[in-house]
Amino acid sequence: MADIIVTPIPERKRGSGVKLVYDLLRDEILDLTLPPGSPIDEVQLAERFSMSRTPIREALVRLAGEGLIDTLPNRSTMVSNIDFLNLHTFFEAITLMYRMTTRLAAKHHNPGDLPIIRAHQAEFAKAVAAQDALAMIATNRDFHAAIAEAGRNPYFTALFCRLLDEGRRILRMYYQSFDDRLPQRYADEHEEMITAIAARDVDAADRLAKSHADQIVRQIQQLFARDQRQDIAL
Amino acid sequence: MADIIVTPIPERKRGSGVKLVYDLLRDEILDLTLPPGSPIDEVQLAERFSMSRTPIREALVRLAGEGLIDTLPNRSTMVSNIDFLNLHTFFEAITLMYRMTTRLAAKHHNPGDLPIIRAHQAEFAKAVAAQDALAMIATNRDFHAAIAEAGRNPYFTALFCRLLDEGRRILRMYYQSFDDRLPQRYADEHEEMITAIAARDVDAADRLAKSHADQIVRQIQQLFARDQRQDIAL
DNA sequence: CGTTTATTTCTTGTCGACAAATAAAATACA
DNA sequence: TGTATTTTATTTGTCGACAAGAAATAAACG
Repeated sequence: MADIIVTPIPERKRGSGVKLVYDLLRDEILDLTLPPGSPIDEVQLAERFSMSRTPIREALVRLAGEGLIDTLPNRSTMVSNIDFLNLHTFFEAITLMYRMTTRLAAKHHNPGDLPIIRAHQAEFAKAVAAQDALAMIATNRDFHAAIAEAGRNPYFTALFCRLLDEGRRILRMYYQSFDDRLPQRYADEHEEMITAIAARDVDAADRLAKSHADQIVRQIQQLFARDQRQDIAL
Repeated sequence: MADIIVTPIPERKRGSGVKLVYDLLRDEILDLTLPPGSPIDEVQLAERFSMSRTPIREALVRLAGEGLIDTLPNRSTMVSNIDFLNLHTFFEAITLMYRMTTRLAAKHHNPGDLPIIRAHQAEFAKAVAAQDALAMIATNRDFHAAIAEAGRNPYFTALFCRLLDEGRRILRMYYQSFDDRLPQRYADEHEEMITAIAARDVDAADRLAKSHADQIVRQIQQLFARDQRQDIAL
């Protein structure tokens, strides 16, 4: 008599399904695995994760709350678009948050914060050395998020992380189109920022954060300027 | 034969239930009708709105996403507490947002924006004249939200509105404990801000926003200093 | 052949019910 | 009487099913 084959790992803890779906979809959206405009189908996801639509739905509500997906009433829901026309507002906001969080980190960091920040910077340097674009983007985010945490202002940290995540989508396009030697420069700037924070030099931290932000903004703007030229019909 | 009595208004449009519950709970939380720590019971709400637990749940997930309620896994969910120990981070953030949004409004406002802002200011003045504390809080929020809208940076607007809403809870306590003549001063400062915005005077807008914010922060701090004295055991 | 109307299809929104997890109550035990 | 253990109760998390809405398709009509 043949043994009955059971599904390998159908076991899941009670409240874990939502977080699982949320985290995975979030990553896929930010990595552009699910590019803007991708349709999100509830039943399809329910089959994929072999669970009911209810927890899927809860994860989608959360993602919608963060603006990562758009829901048309009674109709489809899809990955939200990047508003290229208003990118300047994004740059404006993220530059300010770079400055504020770095300033506050210089002011309020505790002894335990610096090792964490340095660890993230080491990860970033490793990703740069390996020329791993996806890892660079992720570790860069974590590095700055750690600085924001050390600044001890949850409101700024929340906005900054949101902006960094939205930036992940934009940076993903950036690194998709060309790889140059700038990442090394970013790594060096990170080191300077750490030094300024460790020295509790608020003004230096602010200056470095601003130039770091300007640097990134300029790079992205150049990318889009180039793309726009390509878009012109001949 | 007696007519069968039907429930008066059981009709509700398909996707409207969630928004209904969300808006109402949100208002009750921000007005302190539901003070921090109040238990939120799903079945109770389901009965109150005569609908299933599913839409209630969705509304709660959204509120949790904004940090207005805290959810203990598998156990109760309740209105989130106000973190009085870290109020300074709140003041820091809202002061910066007052400044940024007012600056940006001075820079980017369109002809259509000023009438809207003035309308909200008129509502605020009316509430002040009527000594209606709740209306003052609500119209003050709307006034500053309108300025933020005119600044045309959705990231700042979103954070600012969130801070203003969180502030609604704090201000509610403020006006509960004592009414003085300061609201008139706030109304005057509002007028000055409108003038600066209309004149596109960024520096003046910034200065006024900063002093306005400082004014409010100082008032709240005085309230809490007073409360703290009362809290000391005799 | 083009336009309007009916039908089908597909997705979402809502429901009632059940199972799991935890707290509270009751019981057993020293 | 105090503590540990079992039982009950309450609340949440998940499920499958059904109905409403809107787009896509088919049909009717000029």
